[in-house]
Amino acid sequence: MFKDVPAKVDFIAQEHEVLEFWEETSAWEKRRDLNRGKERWSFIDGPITANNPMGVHHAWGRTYKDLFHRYRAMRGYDIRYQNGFDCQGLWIEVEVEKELGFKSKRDIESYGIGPFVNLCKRRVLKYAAVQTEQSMRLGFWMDWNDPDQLRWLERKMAEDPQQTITVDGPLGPVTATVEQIVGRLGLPELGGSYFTFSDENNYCIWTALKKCYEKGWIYKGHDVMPWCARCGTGISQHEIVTEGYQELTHPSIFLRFPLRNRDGESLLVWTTTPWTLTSNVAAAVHPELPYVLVQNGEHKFWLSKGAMYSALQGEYTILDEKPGVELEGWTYDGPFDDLPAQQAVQESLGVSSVQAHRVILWDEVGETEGTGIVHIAPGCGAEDFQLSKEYNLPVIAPLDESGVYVEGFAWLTGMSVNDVTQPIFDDLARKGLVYRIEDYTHRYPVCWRCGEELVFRLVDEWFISMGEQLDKPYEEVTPEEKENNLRYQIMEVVQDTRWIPDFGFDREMDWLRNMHDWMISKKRYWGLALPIWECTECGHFEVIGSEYELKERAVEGWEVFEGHTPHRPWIDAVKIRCQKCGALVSRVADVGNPWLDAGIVAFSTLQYRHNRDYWARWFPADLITESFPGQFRNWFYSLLAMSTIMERKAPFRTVQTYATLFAEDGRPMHKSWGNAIWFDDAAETMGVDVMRWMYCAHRPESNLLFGYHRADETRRRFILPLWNVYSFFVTYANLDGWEPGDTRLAALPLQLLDRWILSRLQTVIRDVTDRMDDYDVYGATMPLEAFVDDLTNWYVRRSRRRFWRGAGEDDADKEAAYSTLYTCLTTLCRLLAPFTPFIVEAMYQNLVRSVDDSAPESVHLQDWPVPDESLVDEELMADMELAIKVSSLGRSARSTSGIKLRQPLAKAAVVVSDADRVRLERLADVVMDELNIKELVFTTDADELVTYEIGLLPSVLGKKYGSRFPKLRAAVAAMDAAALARRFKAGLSADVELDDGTITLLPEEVEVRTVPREGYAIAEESGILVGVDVRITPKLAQEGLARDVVRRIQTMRKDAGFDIADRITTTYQAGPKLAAAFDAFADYIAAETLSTRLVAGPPPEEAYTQSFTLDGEELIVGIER
RNA sequence: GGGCCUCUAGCUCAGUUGGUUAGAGCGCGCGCCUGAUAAGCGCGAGGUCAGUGGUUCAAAUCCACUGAGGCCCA
Repeated sequence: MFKDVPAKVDFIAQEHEVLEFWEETSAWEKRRDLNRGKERWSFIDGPITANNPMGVHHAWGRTYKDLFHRYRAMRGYDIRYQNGFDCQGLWIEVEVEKELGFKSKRDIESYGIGPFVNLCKRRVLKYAAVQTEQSMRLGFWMDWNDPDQLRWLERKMAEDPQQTITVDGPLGPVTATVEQIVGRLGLPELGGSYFTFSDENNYCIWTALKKCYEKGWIYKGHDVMPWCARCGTGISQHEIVTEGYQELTHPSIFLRFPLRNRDGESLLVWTTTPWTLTSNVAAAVHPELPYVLVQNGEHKFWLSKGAMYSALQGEYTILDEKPGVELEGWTYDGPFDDLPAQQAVQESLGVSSVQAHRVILWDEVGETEGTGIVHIAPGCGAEDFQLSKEYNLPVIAPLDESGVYVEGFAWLTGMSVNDVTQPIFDDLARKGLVYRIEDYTHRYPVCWRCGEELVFRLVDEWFISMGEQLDKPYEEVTPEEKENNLRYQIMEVVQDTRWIPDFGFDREMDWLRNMHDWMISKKRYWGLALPIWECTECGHFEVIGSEYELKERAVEGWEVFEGHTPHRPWIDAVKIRCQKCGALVSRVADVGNPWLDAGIVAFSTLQYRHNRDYWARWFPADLITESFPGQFRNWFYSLLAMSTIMERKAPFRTVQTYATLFAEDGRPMHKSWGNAIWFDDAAETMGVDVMRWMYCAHRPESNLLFGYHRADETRRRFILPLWNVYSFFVTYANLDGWEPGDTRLAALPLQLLDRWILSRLQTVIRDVTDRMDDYDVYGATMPLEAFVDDLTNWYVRRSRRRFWRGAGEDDADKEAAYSTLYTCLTTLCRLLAPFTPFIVEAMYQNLVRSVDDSAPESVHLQDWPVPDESLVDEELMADMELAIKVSSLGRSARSTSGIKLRQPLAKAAVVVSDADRVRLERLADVVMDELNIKELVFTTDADELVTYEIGLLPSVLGKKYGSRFPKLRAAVAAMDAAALARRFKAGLSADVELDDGTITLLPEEVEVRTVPREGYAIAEESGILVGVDVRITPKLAQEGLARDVVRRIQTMRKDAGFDIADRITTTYQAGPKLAAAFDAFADYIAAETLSTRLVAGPPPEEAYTQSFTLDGEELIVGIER
């Protein structure tokens, strides 16, 4: 016996039961061990930032990850199952700062870098535990750490990171300090997820950076960069390009720069960043644009001709006009020439900014905004800085790392850049330089983490050189040119990778083509300690490639560092000797860009440094899968870059990507918009099988609108029908005491329907396997949905009577039906196991395990099904497809006639080709039963049912007759359609008279369309026409009544709460028509309603009684068990 | 600023090389079926195919411009 299956099941509760079952039976461990040593399938997980609970957008990607793992596991592959957590970087720091209420880097310094770094580690442990639990809830099978152990480590870190503890690892107990244990998480001796803060991950990056250093690719750049004053750090190109811009409104100022030696004339200049005016050095004009001198009130301004209308106010007259090139070299008085910084002589150039003020030429100057004259402050803008190099201009850098004016700016010194706009306007007004001030809205860069507006600041940062950008396509780059050029080496590596969807390849190549040198430093605290030791005496710097090398080179501070993870502040104690000048050298204070951390994992997690054989076995990954927005320049890029640096090999073979998740209203999920759905809520409300199917049954390259309505739809469309067919099976199997034997399907008297659904099943196995091998998840879900639809809405619908029969009634046929449905359900369990692992586990436990102790303990320990080609019958599937279509058309025809399906009708006529007729005749019984008709007749001549219309095929005739086509159409419309139809059907041509001659229409140039004739209901689609004879004879009417009665009694049985198998006595009181129907169809009514007796007369008191009106007569029915 | 993409029913999206009456799902209205079904099936209403102009016998489809939105890169 199977366990009874409730029609109404609590899927959520069931999922929790399944989770417990997996836990108790160590199902995942058994799955992994089953495949040990077999062919490998290698996956590298893109680390999730362990900084907050995971969201439903993470669940999308993690569903894919789990899906591919489970699928490959069932295919028998050996898999590593290692999840990754991204642990280091500003995003963690920002959250810890928020918790502590810190406002700036000074707060961190006074709190202490060591304690702060420990807090960052603890936050990672805390959220790694949360995300681990959430991922398990999703059904994501990985080599997870025990979340409680992560939390325990977090507490131990809080108590004392230096206390010694012992933990169990896969290879035995490990004893070390808490800090050391945490630093070794994910390594072979501890197992579990990898953490990018691990010692191994950090040292592995050292190795990579050392390789870069040896090739001469590491350098210190002196450049103007976007800078966040709050975070006190530069923001790299990766971080700013998209999410780093906001529409902001700032006060902009038009002001004049009085020209020297041109009496009373000024340059009219415009800027949206007034704070940069303090550092003005030059003014740029476009060499070819026309510039004009205008008299505007008391002033004479130079500005570009194209900007006059928008820039000037009031009346003006043009006094002079010159191309920009003639303005070059004019000198002017700057707005802040009173500041010491402006007056200071720049050592290398021997001039001060004040002395340097002049007009320069720049092709990038435009005249659509501002005045066509651009104020240049080389210390405050990237392009300005480039120009200063070109023109040998002094550079003034006004801000410190907190965005505060440095010495040399008089009254501004000590003020924050955020507070100076109005004071500067006031100062300029006093100096009489302001023309006008107006608000201006533009896209302005902001810090992607804290939202602070960025400033541009002259800084020293460390870079990996990407190599020259050659002015030719990648294909033409020679091996010699690639030799010392990282950019083209990465592009070369990309050639060995497959991108899904394929536009990813072009995007990545495009990013690489345009990629600037990679800024790898951050002036922060929590992150990779950049292994760069720079001599302050002679400027020589070295990159250290490992902890062993460092120990060898250390001349001071090793004892301070020893026993700690390679993080600030401990690592900063270690000094080495300068190889050039012998001075004592410290590490640069910077930490690394976190994409280094994620980029190295194809090496650090595969034991590259200590077990190269292991690495070689698992590298490269067969698959990585991540969301594509952003990752082309982030993880995909850094993974490719690091792998190129290390081995000049692709780190993955295939990358499968997907788009962005939005709320159901089409907008990004946003806490304050009220459209956000938290993962935990989603899981406990919609259920994770539903979520997973929703993710999978979606084209990955389109954005996914995620919400409860869509979840309901998914459940209704797929999960419930699946459950219902399972419930149906178990209900009747238990009634009949059916259990699966070892009877082979082939030995059973299979009906056409059985053979059909079994054939369909094989094609589904074939198609799903094919799609999954191609990493096409959406493509794999479609045949599964279609199959469940076929199974529930055709196979069971048409076969249900075979399951209802009592014992002894054609047992062989019943056996065939049960065996067929059982095979479908158990196979479906395996096919769906990677997609919806919970519901199929529940089904499998009942369908298989409850009757067979020797079966694998979990559905996920089964092998992936293999199609049985001997069961495939293409002809039968084509036949059935046609029968389904004809049935559908027949129902449609009946529906238009308004006669309910319960009313039997005499016949339906099907107009089909001879070939299709042969197909349909084999399945006539099925169609007749479905349509509730007594006879199915076939004809190739539809005259009885329809009249005709002649449709001209424009694709043929339009081409042939061109502009005469409309006339031809009109002429044909006026002719006798039936006569034409007869000619064309006989394969004859027809002449059409036009005013400019006769056209001969050939049969293949037209389509003969049908229109229903009076008295028939018809439906037609793609060349098949079904007509239903709607005439109801008294005999048919009586049978219809009998079926109505049965229907009523069945509903009563249900209402009365009788069991499906209960035998009943039925008593009835009816008028003459109904009584006659009861008489004529007594056997039928009794059999259908399981009535052992049918009694005419008033129902007894104790019977469950209802009354109806049928066909104008009253009917009272009583039933009792 | 440059490049690419999108705009089709109330919503989410299909729509082959230009070619017959522009489709699906959801939602809505009506009906049918049902002793597995919280389901299922059918019918119907609902469209200026973003706008304008052009090419053509024929444009959702090709071209140009305009508008709105998105993505990538300066």
